[in-house]
Amino acid sequence: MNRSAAFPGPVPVTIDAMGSSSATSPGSTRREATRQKLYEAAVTLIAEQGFSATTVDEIAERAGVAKGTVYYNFASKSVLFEELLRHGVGLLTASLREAAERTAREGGGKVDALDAMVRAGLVFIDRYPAFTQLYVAELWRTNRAWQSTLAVVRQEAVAVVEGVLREGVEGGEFSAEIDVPLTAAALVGMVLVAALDWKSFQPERSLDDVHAALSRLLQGRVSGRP
Amino acid sequence: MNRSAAFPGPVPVTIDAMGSSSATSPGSTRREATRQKLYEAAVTLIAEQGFSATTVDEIAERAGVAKGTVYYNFASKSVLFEELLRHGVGLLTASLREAAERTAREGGGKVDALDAMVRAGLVFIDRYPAFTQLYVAELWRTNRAWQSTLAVVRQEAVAVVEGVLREGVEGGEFSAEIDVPLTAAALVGMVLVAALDWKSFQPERSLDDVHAALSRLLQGRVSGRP
DNA sequence: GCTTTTGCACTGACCAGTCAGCGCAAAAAT
DNA sequence: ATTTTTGCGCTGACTGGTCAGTGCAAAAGC
Repeated sequence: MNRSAAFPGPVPVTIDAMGSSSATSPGSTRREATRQKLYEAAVTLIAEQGFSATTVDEIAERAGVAKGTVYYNFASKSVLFEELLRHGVGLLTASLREAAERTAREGGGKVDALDAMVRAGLVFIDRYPAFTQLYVAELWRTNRAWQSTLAVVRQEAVAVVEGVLREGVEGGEFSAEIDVPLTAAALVGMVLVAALDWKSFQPERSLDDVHAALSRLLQGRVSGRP
Repeated sequence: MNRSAAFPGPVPVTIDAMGSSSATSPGSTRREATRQKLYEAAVTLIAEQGFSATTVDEIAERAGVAKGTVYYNFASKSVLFEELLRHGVGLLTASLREAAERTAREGGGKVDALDAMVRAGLVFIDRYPAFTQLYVAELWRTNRAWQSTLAVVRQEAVAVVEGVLREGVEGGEFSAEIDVPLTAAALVGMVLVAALDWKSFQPERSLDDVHAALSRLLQGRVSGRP
């Protein structure tokens, strides 16, 4: 339950509730609440220190539960982490997909959809900076147990962007020459890293500033065009 | 002068051309060679596993020296890591700066300079994937001893891009409305992440493919323009 | 009366950092 | 020319501490 940490560096990244899927709880509510507390505790600690540098005792303490409870709810430290990853990326992809569908419903084009997805990404990162940081730090690691979990989960997120790009090409809205997989990866990367940088090194800027900068870049209005 | 190969896998990545203390005392060649071996061993292991999950014994073993030698050459595990970071980012900024200067010398505009820097970034990542991976994984970490080292070092790299953008705006080549710091951060991020993704998930693509995709994105030729 | 949580002692593996000393080549002494 | 000394680079067994995971009896929800 404790939040905020006195960080030596210029980066005060704080935690937030990892948006519980809320309403629908399959198991007991109590158990689900405990797991939720453990997710929240783990996500900040691991984002700050890394997986191996974070101890189970720390996680339990920050979550305000006994160590035994961690092992009652999760088979191991790394299982807890893997479920955390799945949970978090699930929220992100849902958010991206929702943004794309919303613009479609409102009659916007694919450019608008892309723009909406950029904003959705930024909002997500604004809300869960610790999770995003942790995701980026672990994504390209080889040799780790959860590496395959991450690859799958990344593909889901990138696929949403690829879908919009592909439809845009088919509809003639985007140049037929764009390389869909590479462009999608670049876009996701651009948003991810720009947002982390924003949070870490330019926290005084507003979400709208960042969105505007990315939008401009995306629409080629950098090289002095109207 | 050897270069690296496949990314996902135990592949030795060489950081050559030290030139770190070259200006000062000659120093024993032997010692310098040992430090070099330790850098090389550490960079891959830490990229694969993370800092805390990598043991000093592993580093020593891969470098082919005794554990004591690590401590003879570096005050601690984290000092070894910090020096590794400084060295690596030094290479990157030098490479970016060189690219910008080269295009200027050849009479290219700022757009060309940006393009050349994107390519220089890709070439760097192609050559030192492990280092790049490690850099990204640690950059936004708070609470770590080397966090301030990294912030400084990041600023050096981003500043090179900012410089080109600023000159471009002043010269009227870029829209006066672009947000220089944010755009620079986004550009660096785009290149970094796109390249890591390329190496990890689409290794069959060529450097030219990736460069073309990023170039197109950068020049707004995504939304179906000539 | 189940499920869930607690508190706490315990274990065994693992690991950063230390230290006394080895090999060896170049200088110094004889 | 030979022995002796010096110091650098390196070694690897060892230490003190840490931490994931266990076991279990008692309490607290539901």
